Amino acid sequence: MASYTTVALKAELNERGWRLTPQRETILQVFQNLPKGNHLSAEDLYNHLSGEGENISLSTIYRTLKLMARMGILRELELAEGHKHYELNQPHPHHHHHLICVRCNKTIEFKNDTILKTGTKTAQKEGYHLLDCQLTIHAICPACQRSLLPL
Amino acid sequence: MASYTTVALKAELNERGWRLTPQRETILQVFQNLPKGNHLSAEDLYNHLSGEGENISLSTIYRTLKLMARMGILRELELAEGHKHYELNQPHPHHHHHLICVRCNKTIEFKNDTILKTGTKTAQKEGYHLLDCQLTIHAICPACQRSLLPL
DNA sequence: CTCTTTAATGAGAATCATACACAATCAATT
DNA sequence: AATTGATTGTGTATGATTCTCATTAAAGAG
Repeated sequence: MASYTTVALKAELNERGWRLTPQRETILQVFQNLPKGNHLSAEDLYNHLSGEGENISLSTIYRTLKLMARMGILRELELAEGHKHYELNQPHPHHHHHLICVRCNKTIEFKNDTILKTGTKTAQKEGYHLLDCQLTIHAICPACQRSLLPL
Repeated sequence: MASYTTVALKAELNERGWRLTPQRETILQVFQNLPKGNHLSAEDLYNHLSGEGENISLSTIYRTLKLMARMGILRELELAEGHKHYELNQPHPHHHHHLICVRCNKTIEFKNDTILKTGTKTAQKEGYHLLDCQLTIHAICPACQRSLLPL
């Protein structure tokens, strides 16, 4: 299940002179145990951990999420709720994209192999080191098209 | 140049019981006259307008940007600077995507016809009304790969 | 063209997500 | 076991965006 181990995380951190802390280990585990298709905001993660008796400060949560996103371990999702969401950044067979209703925020995941290939090729051509690549579709869902509510 | 006219905007607004105001008209024009590849934040737009003697309040700017994004007139870009950027949402030949360096925020635009097709098809399959579709690639640019700076 | 209705604006206050400062802690290395 | 500096937690600060509400002015009706 856990494709990315604590050991690998430690190695990658130490290589840059950084450290594996219990907080970082715990946060990684939360994401690894998260059911498919779930994603957490900083606040979500904080509450989830508090509920389990794990008291990690909000500051550390924000710092860790950012760190792991920049390491390519997590993907940072912009899902129309006004705050970021995070999920494990998984390779090929699990890699997916999002179709978002801008009115009700209903979100559908979908897969498409071509997109990842395009992203990889584009990054490579420009000499960029790829971290994540996501197609975000903003749209209006069937229900919201019917409702005549404003906006 | 202006594929989307003031008249069309008025028609679309009135159809929903809304109004075309001088402020909305002005803001649309700014985006239509914006050089290719430029995009503005709310603050940018506010300053740009102030510089031209057009005094539109920040509140109205935020409201208008959101409105036009939800109408599909503008695209809302999340370009790693911590605030949103907007640009005209243009069809096929001008439609493009972004490759972003998560360290220095350097951004490259690129085109790819297949992605728009994929987005259109995906939205259609789910019965969603497509507004915008953008591939965002997070990566590390060549310069930042060389620099040993943190993060 | 005037009247009526109500959407839109402007100004400022309020909110929300996220970043920062700094003293105390502790992971990694010696 | 000692050393060093990265990391944490607490509280505070920031910055983007939204909200409130009185005032203004589009759009449609007559």
